[in-house]
Amino acid sequence: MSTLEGIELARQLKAGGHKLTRQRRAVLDVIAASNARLDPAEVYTKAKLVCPQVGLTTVYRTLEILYVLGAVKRVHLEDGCHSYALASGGHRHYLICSRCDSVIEFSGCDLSAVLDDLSDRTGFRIENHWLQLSGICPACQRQMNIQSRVD
Amino acid sequence: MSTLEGIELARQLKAGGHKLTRQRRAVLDVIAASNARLDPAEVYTKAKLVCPQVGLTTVYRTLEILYVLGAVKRVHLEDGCHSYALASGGHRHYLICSRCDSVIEFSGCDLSAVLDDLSDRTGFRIENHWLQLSGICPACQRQMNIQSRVD
DNA sequence: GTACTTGCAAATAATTTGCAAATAT
DNA sequence: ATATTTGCAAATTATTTGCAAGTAC
Repeated sequence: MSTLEGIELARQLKAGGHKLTRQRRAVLDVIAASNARLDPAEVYTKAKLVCPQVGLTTVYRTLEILYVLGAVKRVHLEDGCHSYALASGGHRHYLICSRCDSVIEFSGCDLSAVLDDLSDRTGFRIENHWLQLSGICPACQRQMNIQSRVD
Repeated sequence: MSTLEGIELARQLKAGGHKLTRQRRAVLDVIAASNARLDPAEVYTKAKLVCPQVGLTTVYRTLEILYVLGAVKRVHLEDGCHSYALASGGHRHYLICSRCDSVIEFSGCDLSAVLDDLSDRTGFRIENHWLQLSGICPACQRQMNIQSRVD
């Protein structure tokens, strides 16, 4: 039961010279199948359902490998800042639902005007930017409406 | 030896109903006097120079109070994501030097066009954004130039 | 067959908590 | 005077590592 994204992760893993074990496949599939950010413990719990013999250590090790390969990104939030989400290639940013933790990646932010202005004002040579947005996803907005009708 | 910023932090602390102890004053002054992001251990080390009897526990507790008051912000980076920096009021962002960790806050980012476009495309109700930039500060640029001449 | 990968248990690191003594207001 | 705050030591939590046994290629 591998999604397209799972197959792609497996490809990247092997391309990086790593072996595709049952345990790693479970971790890959969990990440690929989830549209939410997941922390190592959550990945572990979900992976265990598919592959009961997987260990937490392997989850940590596999996440690290995927991170180094650039196949997943770390998602930092004001509170928990140790969760991971699938990374598409290129320069992307995240839009995260603060209610259900689902993550949408987006690209094509145009910050060049803002960045140029800042460079001029501060003298910094700006090398990287990192934009993260949070809000309420469409599904949660619907659920909140239903909820408020019940109350 | 309190800076203006230190006095302001002390004011916020007392306004929040907290007592100003010698230990807390040391933590406040360290944060106020630093233009870099600092993690709890760094705050502890520096505070101990001023007030040797301060404990690491108190540093953690004081940072948490200041955070809840909004007097400091957490600065997250791809790696270490547990450092703190002085927060001015209002909506601000950080520009962080990747070489010396110095931090410049800025406001007046205009992302409304980007955010409106994303709202339309995704259906998310965007409630918060968080932009962090990294690069090389002017002082480090100068040092790097000097360094390259020596090499 | 061999080098990589595994899970476990133990080690390490980071953070929090209970509590009696100290202290700011 | 009194409620808050302290440092310490212990507890908790998160993450990493050493290693012998197992496995993908």
